Amino acid sequence: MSLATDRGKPQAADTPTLYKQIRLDIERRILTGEWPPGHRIPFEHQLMTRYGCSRMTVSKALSELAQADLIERRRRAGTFVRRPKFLSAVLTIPDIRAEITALGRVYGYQLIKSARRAANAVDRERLGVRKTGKVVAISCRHSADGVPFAIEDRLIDLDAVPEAATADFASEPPGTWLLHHVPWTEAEHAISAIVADDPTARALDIATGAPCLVIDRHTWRSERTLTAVRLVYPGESHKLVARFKGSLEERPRQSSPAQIMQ
Amino acid sequence: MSLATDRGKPQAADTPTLYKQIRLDIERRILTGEWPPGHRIPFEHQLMTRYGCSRMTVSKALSELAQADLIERRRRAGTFVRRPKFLSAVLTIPDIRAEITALGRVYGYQLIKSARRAANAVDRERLGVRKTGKVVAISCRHSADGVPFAIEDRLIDLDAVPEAATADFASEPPGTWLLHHVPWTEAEHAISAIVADDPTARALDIATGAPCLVIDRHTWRSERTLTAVRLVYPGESHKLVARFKGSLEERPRQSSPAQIMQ
DNA sequence: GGTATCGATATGTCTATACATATTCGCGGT
DNA sequence: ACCGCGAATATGTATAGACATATCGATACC
Repeated sequence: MSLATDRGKPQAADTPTLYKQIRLDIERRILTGEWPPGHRIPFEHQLMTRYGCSRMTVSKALSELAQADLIERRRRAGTFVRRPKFLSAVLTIPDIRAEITALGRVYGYQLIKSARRAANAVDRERLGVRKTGKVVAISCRHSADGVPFAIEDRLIDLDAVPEAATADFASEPPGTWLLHHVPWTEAEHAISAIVADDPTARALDIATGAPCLVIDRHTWRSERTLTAVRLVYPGESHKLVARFKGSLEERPRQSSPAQIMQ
Repeated sequence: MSLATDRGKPQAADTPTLYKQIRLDIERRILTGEWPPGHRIPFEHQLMTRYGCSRMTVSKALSELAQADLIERRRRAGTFVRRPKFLSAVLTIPDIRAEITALGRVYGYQLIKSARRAANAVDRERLGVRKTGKVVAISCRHSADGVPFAIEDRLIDLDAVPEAATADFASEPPGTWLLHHVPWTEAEHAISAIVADDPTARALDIATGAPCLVIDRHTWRSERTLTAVRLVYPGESHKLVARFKGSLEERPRQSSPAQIMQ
């Protein structure tokens, strides 16, 4: 029971803490398939004995695994390895300006059109709101080293985000401004493919009929629509990359490369 | 300090546990912007007093928020609201057979080609391996109610997944078989757009030049490549939907609607 | 001015204990 | 055979106390 020997003493630099050892040990057994989905993990009592520690410590390890959705805990019944329902991936969609800058390229931004108006039927449909209210409608283009990177078409609900009325979207892209000024609780991304029509092709400097990747993003705060945006990327030269690591890695100090790669 | 009054007594059905109240309270302040990114959350000591509980209880609430990446805790310095670095979303890509079945439609599957061979240069490039080894190459098509849904082109590394040599991919799609038989630790999805060339258009029963959504997925187990797959969907009729809820919702008993919607 | 050191401090981990609560299981009655 | 009920049990929450550890800041030294 080597794990139990050094309790209370200072740890060597390479041995993680006890609950982390337990968590990693269980995680390893799950990921290698030694404990397949549906398998019942030993009771906390047995794990206490196995690792020579208190129940709280075992419980902490299991709680984190449960929060990460690797296991499921049921009172009286026990703890079970979760059945993977689907492949999932964390899709990180960075602010476009930050993304291009991180790639070491010169970010360019052009405001094409910005208008404040009462929401018409199309606007209300896009925002998913019933009541008429004021909105800001923005069209703009992002570029990297002078090459068109994406075009953006955005609506902001001014009733939900009144500060947007005074923001200067000529100098700062609306996505960047929103990310830094408006907290949100929920977002939905719909990713699809289209072929470029004439205006889109001109704006992106690609051929009419070329494929484009489209992200439609809708953002809410507490059930309230904040903004709806459509981003159109040249489709063959840009990829949206989502990487999923087995849920419990230590967070690196500095992380996250640009996610949309050329 | 009403939160402190009923400690130890049985709770009413509607009041959650103490640490959850604390967690939700802090989460609310963060999401409403009352505590903006970078703001220092009161010390555990102060929170103990505010909520009238022990330090362990406060710590448990904060630990969960830290695991959900809403806050960052630093020894000696304190606990801070995290700066949102980018919009992120959990992209769930279900098994195609399960997905179509969940939509209440009839799943159809056709194996187009299945071959076992020594990995050639193209295969090694796709799998990202240096050594030559045996692979299985599979082409197949998924359909819903008889309408083509996606075409799949897959390589499986037989050295990493020897069981794949005896699997029957004529009756079961390789994605389904792998999901149920092979545990994985890491996956990467690259999403892009293409226009359909002639063979693709014929296979999907769409026009040549129509947009298609492409998912290239690479799956590893402990640094070891397992499989690489390219899925091509008709791009205008299918969307990949990713929804991100602010991290702290209770998990529903039954969840997750189909993610690729028509 | 620059640098090494050290104490203060906030979080991190762990223990032992207690009681709450959900759920299963088996028993006993109908 | 069925149902209701209570006992058993595994997890869930909470406590007080202890010590570990990283790091911020100030002090002392060069």
